[in-house]
Amino acid sequence: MERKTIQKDAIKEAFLSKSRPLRVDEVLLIGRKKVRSLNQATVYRNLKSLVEAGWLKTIHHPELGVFYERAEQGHHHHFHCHACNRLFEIPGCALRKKESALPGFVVERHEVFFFGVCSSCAHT
Amino acid sequence: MERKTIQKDAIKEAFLSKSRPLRVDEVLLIGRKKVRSLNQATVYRNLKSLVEAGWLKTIHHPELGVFYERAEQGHHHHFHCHACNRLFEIPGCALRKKESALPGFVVERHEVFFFGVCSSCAHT
DNA sequence: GTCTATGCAAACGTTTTGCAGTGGG
DNA sequence: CCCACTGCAAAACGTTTGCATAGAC
Repeated sequence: MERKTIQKDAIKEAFLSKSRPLRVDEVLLIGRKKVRSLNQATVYRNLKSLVEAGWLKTIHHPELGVFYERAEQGHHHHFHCHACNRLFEIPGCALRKKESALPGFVVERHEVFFFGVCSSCAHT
Repeated sequence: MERKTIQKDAIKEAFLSKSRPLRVDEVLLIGRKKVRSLNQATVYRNLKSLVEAGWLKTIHHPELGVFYERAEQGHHHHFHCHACNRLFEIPGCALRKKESALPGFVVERHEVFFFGVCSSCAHT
């Protein structure tokens, strides 16, 4: 059913070449270097199917919108520096499980986003 | 400078009457019960100014978009039940400060979102 | 009377969709 | 040869903006 296309390859490669979360428009731009005709509708459709296939994860940035990153990297959180506007990955999980839910509630997933100033911006 | 209008009052009242986070379209709908002519552009403009005034806080729901809630209620997180699709407030903060940042990073703010099943949905 | 806030409609950016045609299996 | 996937253009969606005017002060 699933067909291998040069478009899908180009999109995957975009994530393998950059090791940071990418926006849709970045994927489109990077992908076009490989496949000139690459269309944004194709990017959207492939990102969706790659998420469903478990190859990508969606990051919902509260201010900058949707990013995608390789699922492989395991659970972690994100930090947005409002000085340099870059997105950082915070390894591990700083959540206390016990205090994460009301009694009887089942927590299946969570997303954490930090905002502030990164080390290089803070030192100047 | 700031003028008191029946539209702004109606919008504030919407939040005082419901004690849960509201979407823009909900605010519009509730507000129209008081001011029939209430326009969505007016809602957007007032929500923005109420956030700037510190009366409202913005909640970025990763899947359902933007919600607003009264700022008064203090720091807490949110839980979305995918069974009944309701939004719950989780009092307190389950984050371990020390593990929240990389060395040298200054965390000013964070947002946490939990997904799962609420107690009433889990028991049926 | 002044000038801010409103209502309306158009514009905007992002994402989705219908459809005809390409190309992977 | 078939049908999933693509490209294109239009549509859909949530939000913002320009402008004339109502209404707060």
